[in-house]
Amino acid sequence: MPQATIYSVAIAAGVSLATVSRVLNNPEKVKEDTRERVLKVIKELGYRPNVIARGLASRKTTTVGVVISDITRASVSEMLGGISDIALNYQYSIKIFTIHEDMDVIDSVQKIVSEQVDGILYLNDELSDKRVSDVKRILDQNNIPYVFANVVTEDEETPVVSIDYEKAGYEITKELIADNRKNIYLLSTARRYSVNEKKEAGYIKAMEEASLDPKIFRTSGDTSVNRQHFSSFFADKKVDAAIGVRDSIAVSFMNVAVQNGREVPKDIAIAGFQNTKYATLSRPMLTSLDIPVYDIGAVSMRLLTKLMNDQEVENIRISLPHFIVKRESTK
Amino acid sequence: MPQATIYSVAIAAGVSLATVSRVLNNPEKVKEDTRERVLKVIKELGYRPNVIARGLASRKTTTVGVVISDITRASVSEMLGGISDIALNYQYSIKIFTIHEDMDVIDSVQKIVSEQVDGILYLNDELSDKRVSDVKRILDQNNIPYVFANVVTEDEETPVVSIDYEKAGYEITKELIADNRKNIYLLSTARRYSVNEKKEAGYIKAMEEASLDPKIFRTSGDTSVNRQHFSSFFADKKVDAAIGVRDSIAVSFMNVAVQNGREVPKDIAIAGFQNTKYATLSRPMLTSLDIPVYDIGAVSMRLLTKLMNDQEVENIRISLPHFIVKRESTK
DNA sequence: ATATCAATTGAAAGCCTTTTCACGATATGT
DNA sequence: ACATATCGTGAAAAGGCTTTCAATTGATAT
Repeated sequence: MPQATIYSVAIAAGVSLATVSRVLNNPEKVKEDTRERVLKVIKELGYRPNVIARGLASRKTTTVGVVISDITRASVSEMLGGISDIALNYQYSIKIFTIHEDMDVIDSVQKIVSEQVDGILYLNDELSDKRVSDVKRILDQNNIPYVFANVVTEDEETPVVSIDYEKAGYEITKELIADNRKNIYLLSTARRYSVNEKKEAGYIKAMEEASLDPKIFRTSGDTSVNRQHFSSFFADKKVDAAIGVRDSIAVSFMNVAVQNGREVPKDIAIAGFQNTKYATLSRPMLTSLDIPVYDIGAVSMRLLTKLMNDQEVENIRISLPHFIVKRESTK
Repeated sequence: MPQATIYSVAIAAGVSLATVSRVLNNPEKVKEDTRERVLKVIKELGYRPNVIARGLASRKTTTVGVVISDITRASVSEMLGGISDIALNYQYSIKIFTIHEDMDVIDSVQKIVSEQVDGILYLNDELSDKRVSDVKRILDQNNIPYVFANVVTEDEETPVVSIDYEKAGYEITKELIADNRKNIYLLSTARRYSVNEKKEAGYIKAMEEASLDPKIFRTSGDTSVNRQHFSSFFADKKVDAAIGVRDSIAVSFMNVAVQNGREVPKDIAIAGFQNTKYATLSRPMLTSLDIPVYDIGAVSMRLLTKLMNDQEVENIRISLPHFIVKRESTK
């Protein structure tokens, strides 16, 4: 049998299809006994409104588009977890759009617009301000609400949920300085991510305040390449502490350090960012700056629902709290 | 200005909207010069067909639903990466549906059906045969193509892409037996996942063939709990090798072993499953059975596109190859 | 020149809802 | 009892596209 439509329900219940629609969308507008009769038929026929037809008629799809660059990154999928849970609460569906680096952003975003999503969540920590404003412009033109999640941008008009990465970088560096470390390296990425640049700024600030020399070492994200790079440290660099902009970088560095006869944390203190599972699976376990990635996802989704429903929003730029989780890799 | 519609294009180009539609969907059916004229107008107006309206009219949404239980699991997001890349190729959009354990599967799947997706990808390694057949029944009733990815099921009629987990368990165990290990433990999960049960079966088979005593130790997925559990090993259990059903379990075990004065791999050989990043970030690096998770996603998406387009499919049950990556944690 | 056929186009129906508008019925106030 | 407001309901339009069917055009064959 074909799927029941609103017609078949209307006929079976002896009412017009307008009434069936009202039972579903504005139940208070229909008399109680008709409502119950209709609901009974709906249940019997197993009727479920066709969301596509509903979307066309109401110009609302109760679907949000989530734009990502690489879903396999732990932080991205964690954020998606938060988004997905909140979306479930608010009855929104989620459509995933992957925009790879080599793709034209404007074209991609326009494609997403044509998919008629009610709102867009843009997750990305490697977005230049130019790209942000391109995306912003297109979405504003099409009058589609959006929130950037885990993005660094100065623009006061852009709804964004993130943490204060500069402060985070500052604090974790201070932590090592307080432990009387002098040669503290920041292990960052070769590719410039806006969030990492903030971490670097915070690191530099803390170092300069302590009259120490900031030293940023750039490496790739790839573990095996890291190992190569890091080996050079123990031949010719003085180092008594290191901060990885990601946990994986910190752990990778830790392994090379130990294999070069250094003791952690006695000879070298090591800290990471994100407080992922890597931090608890290292030996010794890694001190890490906890970034509430799940919450960033959840909060940005919640903010987006407000924007989509034209609710009053007190603050479109939300900064979530972070904190340092101390473990054995620092004393 | 409002979004251009097919009407505005038709008027501006001086043709009927049927022709505009044909230019987009059956370009060979319209004369070359009209086609070019229409295309020019489309570009000028920045027209993009409204996919919702198209979906309603054609009863095709070019959207697939991907059902998952927990997106934050590394294997799930990796699979999604493969799915997403192939979907991009074939111009399909992806809608994510999270079904938590406590949710009613039948109801959830029916909800997905009402979203009018063209096909469904069900990712799950913890699906009982009963659940699989429930899902199957509903989707068959609604005539929606589907593929199960990374699911263990005997049913010959179910399209499924996975690897031979039993063989995998068998092979990695043989590897340790060949290294003359005698007290080989399998570290599995307390909760019964169908894929883990297969690994266990393979492990038991290999052990019994070698006249060794199979010993399965069940622990939770949680790292800190693991550590507690594992400590008991080094007090009262003889053990010279261990296989974790996940890399994270294996690494966690390795850390406890080393902290209890054991040397890896001399005293204890350790191997994992999945060959995740955990395997290369451990010290020593972990031998692991590589499961091509990305490929499972990609292949199942490709299979699904064939099913959605009624193409001939030679084999609806695909088993992908796996292999062992030997590293320093085993000799 | 006429019949036949293929190529190209347009008119209109249909996809399944929501939503506006109007109508009759019922309730409220005087 | 009468005017007025409220409630409940149905008819019909609208949303933007695809697709069928028929009409027109031009070309080919006789």
